[in-house]
Amino acid sequence: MRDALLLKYFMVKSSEFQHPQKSFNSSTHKGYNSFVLPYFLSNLYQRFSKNMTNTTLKKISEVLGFSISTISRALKNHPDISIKTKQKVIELALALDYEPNASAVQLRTRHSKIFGVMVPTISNFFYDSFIASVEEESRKQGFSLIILQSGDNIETENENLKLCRQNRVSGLFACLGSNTKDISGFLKMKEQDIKTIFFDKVPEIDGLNKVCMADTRAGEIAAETILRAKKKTVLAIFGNTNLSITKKRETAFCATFKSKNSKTKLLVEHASNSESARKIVSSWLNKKILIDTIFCMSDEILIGALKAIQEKGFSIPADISIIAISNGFIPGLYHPSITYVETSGYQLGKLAFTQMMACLAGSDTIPEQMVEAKLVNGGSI
Amino acid sequence: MRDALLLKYFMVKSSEFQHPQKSFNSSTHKGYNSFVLPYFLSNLYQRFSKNMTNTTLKKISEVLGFSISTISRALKNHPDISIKTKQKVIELALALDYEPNASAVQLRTRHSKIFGVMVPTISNFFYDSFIASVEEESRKQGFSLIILQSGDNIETENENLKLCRQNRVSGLFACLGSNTKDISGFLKMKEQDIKTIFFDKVPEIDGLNKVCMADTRAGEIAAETILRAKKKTVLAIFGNTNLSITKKRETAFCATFKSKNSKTKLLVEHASNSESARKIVSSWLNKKILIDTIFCMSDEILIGALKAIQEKGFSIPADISIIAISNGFIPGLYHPSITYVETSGYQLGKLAFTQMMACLAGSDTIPEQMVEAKLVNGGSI
DNA sequence: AGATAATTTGCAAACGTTTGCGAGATGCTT
DNA sequence: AAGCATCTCGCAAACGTTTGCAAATTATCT
Repeated sequence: MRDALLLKYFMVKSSEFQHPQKSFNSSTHKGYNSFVLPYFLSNLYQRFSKNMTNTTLKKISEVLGFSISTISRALKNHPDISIKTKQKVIELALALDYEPNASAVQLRTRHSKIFGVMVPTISNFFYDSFIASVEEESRKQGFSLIILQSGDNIETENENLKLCRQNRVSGLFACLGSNTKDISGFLKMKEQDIKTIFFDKVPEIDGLNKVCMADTRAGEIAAETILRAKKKTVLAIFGNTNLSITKKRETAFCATFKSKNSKTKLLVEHASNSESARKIVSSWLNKKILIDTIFCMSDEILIGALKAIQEKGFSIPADISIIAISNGFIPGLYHPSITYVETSGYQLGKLAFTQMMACLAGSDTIPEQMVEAKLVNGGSI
Repeated sequence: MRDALLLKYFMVKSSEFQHPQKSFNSSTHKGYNSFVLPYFLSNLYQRFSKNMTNTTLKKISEVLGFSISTISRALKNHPDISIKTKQKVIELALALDYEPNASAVQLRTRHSKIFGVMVPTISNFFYDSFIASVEEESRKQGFSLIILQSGDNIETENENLKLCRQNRVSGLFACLGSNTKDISGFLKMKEQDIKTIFFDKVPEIDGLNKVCMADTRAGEIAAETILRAKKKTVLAIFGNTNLSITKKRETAFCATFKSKNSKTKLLVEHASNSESARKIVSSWLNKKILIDTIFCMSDEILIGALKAIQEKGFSIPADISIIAISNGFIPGLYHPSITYVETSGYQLGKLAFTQMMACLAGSDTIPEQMVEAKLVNGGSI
């Protein structure tokens, strides 16, 4: 092992001795250096016989004969350090695969370059695209992501918050569990100066940073689309009534119906999951009332509704029309693909990230931000 | 802010002064202590006026008059420390919301209690259930997870590995990108003593820790199921041919067909994504050859195939049968639900996790482990 | 040449823990 | 009363960085 490293180093060395005058190129950090071999050798040996798995600033400093602080500054391209020195340092650091110890940096600088992300569950078309999006941006900016699932469980939620605090995350993206009422745990984050961006399911109190979907607008668009198509009897299915997301969508949807003063008949139902949505739709389709359109406020409900329709053998949109609010993935699985109002987790992620960066840069509290809703036409209505 | 903390502390204190003889209960860490107020007050004030956001061992030690090492040991329930002292320490730590600084612990102990997880993308029914599963177990064992997406991009993959090294993760769960040939980056992890468990798409060389789906068996089961149903003409669609997962499934599937020496006709195709699968199926359905069964080796392919079938207006299984290898989510979206051979990401996650724990406990390299495949009957064949 | 300025580098403290070792205090044995 | 074991606790070093400040060196200016 030690020999392997020495060998590796010498290979780098010897290749350079073949081009001793190669000039220093600051962009690639490769070049020529000229310290005395015997000294270097003895030191290198000494260091590596002690512990050869990790290269540290200290190790580099002992090999090169500079102090640790010089090495540190050289690697950060600090103006105090001369080009010649930087050249030597960077070269050796590269040869020895130096990689700064994140814990030490965190400890010293007090910021971790890590974000926490808490969602009820990761196995969800919406959250996973949100996370994917945030991860993408974070990586670009040199941040890592710690993912946490609350499982809609309040205790787990608090444990997760604790984990974030212990890891001194730089910021937290948080989606509340559906039954989380007490957000004191989240407020504690603020005390510790951990910036928190709430998304999707957000607390109702003011003074927090939140990003949301344009749920009200989404409800309106769906209703408008149905009315424009001059449908007669609409079955609208919404989710858990104590979620603000449900309230917003339902209120907007129903209000639009009333305001347009149409003769369209509206039937409203609530389903807690796919299966209950399936049953509801199934039972309505067996009644005498002729339903010509179904509106589903979420993917989960859409899945159930479609099953019921398929069971019944109805074809879309000939026998019945359907429209949903969705992320887009599920609607694309069927033929004809389902018309939906798009609420993109991916875009919400982008928005949340820019808001986080703004927070870290100093702006304290920013007014609630929204991702626009827009209609995506499939062939289902 | 400072006042708030003092107030909080005094509330805790005063509530205890009402029950001065409450006995020490080591399991709840609550109890009575009796140090002199004025001393405590002056110290507390002094400390908090300096920096009141974070409670540290030092702070507790100064308030209580014990050394830092005593505080540290007391909080870990070290036998050297007397019950009385532990009582005082734990009580104050609780009152001040002490939370150990993870960076400092990591730096000192050289293990981070963080696992890395690298997948091509997180937005995927299979990977997200894998991650969800690993996250669940990790949290139970006090580990956090850093999620990384390679996006099937080799550079990103290496960057991510670097991040893991810099964060000194305790272990890494890794799924190779589809075009990753050079795994030297992963071997470097081993040098740094970072245990790596490969899953799903694993390197072909030996001596590494891998967990896989029983892909060969899955292919066999699918083939056997089709033969048992006495189908005449089967269109089998596989994925990217240079993935070992494809090779295994295809080889097993085809071998089973041959070995049974049946008269069933087998047509083999390859599709790189959903859309190409849709086109392939679509064009076959338009030919004169009467295909009565379609086999799809993955969810992606299944989605495409089903679209083609729906477009054509065929009904399942009356006009055509279909069977897939899948995680189970997609097959459940249709009616009748699709019969599939289950390869559960969730179970794979559990397996990977136990293997990781075994690795950390010392066992060096464990023979490749598999998650069993089993048939889940829908109504599609 | 001497003084001053500019450049280059090193010293040492700090971040918050953990832990081997040793010291003082207490209790027990003969 | 002396010896010894046991119980508590503190000292100090270490983990790998970053950074204010001072020191040493070199260049520049009268």
